[in-house]
Amino acid sequence: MQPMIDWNLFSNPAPLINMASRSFARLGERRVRPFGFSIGQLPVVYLLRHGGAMSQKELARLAKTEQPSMAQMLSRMERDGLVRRAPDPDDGRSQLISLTEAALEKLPATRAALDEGNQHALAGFSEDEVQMLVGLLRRLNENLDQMVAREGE
Amino acid sequence: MQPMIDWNLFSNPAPLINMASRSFARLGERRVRPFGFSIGQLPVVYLLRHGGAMSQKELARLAKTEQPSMAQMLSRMERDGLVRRAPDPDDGRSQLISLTEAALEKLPATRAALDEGNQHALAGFSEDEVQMLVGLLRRLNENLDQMVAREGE
DNA sequence: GTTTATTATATAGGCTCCTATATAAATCAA
DNA sequence: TTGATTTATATAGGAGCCTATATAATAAAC
Repeated sequence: MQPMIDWNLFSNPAPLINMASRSFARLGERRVRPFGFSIGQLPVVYLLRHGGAMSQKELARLAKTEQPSMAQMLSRMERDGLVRRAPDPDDGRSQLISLTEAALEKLPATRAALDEGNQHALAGFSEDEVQMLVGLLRRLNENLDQMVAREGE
Repeated sequence: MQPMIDWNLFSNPAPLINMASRSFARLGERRVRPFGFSIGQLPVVYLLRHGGAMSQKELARLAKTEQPSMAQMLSRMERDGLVRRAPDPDDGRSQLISLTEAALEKLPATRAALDEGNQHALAGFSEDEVQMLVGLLRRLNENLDQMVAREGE
């Protein structure tokens, strides 16, 4: 029987990260909506930003989401005119996804708006502190990715 | 016109935090499900862990979610026998929410399972690094909370 | 005391994400 | 070449979050 050490949401990385994630999403959503994007679409936008094309499978892998999540996301983006699907000439199961011209045009302004908001979130942080935070988060994600992969066995 | 500095998902706190949050949720879900909880319910469980009662409004405020999100969460928890609603004698609009005995009983084992998982996520981190991460995340959340509050004007 | 404003919940609708499973095309084996 | 397996995408169903809005009870104003 362990001693009853009382538990504090604000001393553990997991709940702090969850809160930060939701706040970033709410704020990012407002920044990005005027340009016709939504915040969850940005990983896809990021991956296709140079005008290239990828399969859904590859997008899901690189954005680290499950395939059905990516499929739904792409459906919404296609519906909203942000993304185009073309049949893959080499594989009848697969389609190649790319951004539309409309999406590519709005991209720089969208990114600028989002970056501005993200800068505000780091108000009071020195450059070293930002680098420290990024480094720690990267290591944390490496651990988490391994754990997720391991549990998929 | 800005120079086209290319953009890297892994050098910015926002996407790193989003990824970590999703990984924590996936892993936590598996840890906690055998006990009949789901990961999003933990802030409620945490707030009511001593057997006390709170209104929905107060739970939402303390868990930093919107009221409708909390309402839905409590409906699911009531459906699953984790939570009980009693009418507030002083206010006919309000109900007092508390954990059921079943939920209170499963709480220590649930917390132990979750803590174990969260420890693994910090493999390779020194105590100082954990404290550094927590401190930086706390400051980040303070900034974000202010920004969210300010935009609600 | 009746009308008006505020407050606590509830409901509607949508996005992002998940797990589990179905379908269809491609590949591998016999 | 046919049959079994793998692979790419789609669909179903649900959790958790959000915004916007409706309902009902309380409080405030007149």
